[in-house]
Amino acid sequence: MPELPEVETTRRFMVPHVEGRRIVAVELRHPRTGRRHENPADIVDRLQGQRVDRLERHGKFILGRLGSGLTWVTHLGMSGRVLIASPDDPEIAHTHFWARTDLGTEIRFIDPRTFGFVAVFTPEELKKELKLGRDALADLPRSPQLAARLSGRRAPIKSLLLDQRIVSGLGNIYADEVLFRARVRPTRPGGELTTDELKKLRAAIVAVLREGIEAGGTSLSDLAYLLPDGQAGGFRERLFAYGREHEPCRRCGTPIERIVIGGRSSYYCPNCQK
DNA sequence: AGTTCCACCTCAAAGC
DNA sequence: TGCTTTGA
DNA sequence: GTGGAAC
Repeated sequence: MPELPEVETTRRFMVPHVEGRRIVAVELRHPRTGRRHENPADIVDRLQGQRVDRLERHGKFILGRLGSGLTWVTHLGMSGRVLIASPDDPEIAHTHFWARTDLGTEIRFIDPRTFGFVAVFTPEELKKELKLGRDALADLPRSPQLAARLSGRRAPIKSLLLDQRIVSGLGNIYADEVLFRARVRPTRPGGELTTDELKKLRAAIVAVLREGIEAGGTSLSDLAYLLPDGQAGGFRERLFAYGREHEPCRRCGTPIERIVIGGRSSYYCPNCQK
């Protein structure tokens, strides 16, 4: 489940193959991947022959700024990956889109679950189609501004962290990680966080995203604690601290609880995480 | 408007 | 082993 | 991970 760190890692991986290159051939292989367009064929027409000036990221979106002023948008959804390949490399399953550059290499979009998409939008379409808040890494609001955005909200803080219109980039895993780091219960009404908690929360967002990127992103599931320790990746503090539902917390012994917010489940220690 | 719930897909691991 | 269920 | 329906 790619979140901001995975998306940023993917963007950096793509840069040398994309920035300053001209797109010489494009193919959309799966109509669902182009579903954000009324006419998915527009993607091919609008990308063909264009130069990609810069490859940027906003939240979980990868944005290729084109010479024409349009923007080539990639969203990885739940299972999207980007592969760089030669035209004669065998195609792996679920390759739903590719673009070849003047370097002769192909940028291939693989997405088994098809929750991701590719688009090429005008500035107007971009504004209308992508509901985006401030980027959680590059443009994270100071805690007073966060307080203002959260004030009066009764929804659990975790839901609000997942709302890309408030701050964009966090998903289920990183939201849990951030709340653990800040020692804030996921279920707390967003508007009731204290000034101190808000500060800790903000600091935790900065720290956890940095560490995630440093680790090269991670595709671990929220159930990674079920794996042998070595496989889970060091920066994910929470997964080592806690355990499975009903089992004693590894650090304090309190039975672990399972909570479901917005259809996403997670496990936490009601004692360690106030 | 804010909040909650569910559909959208395919695959792999776990359960029986 | 193979089918069903669960969760990402 | 997201968008839309329903309350």
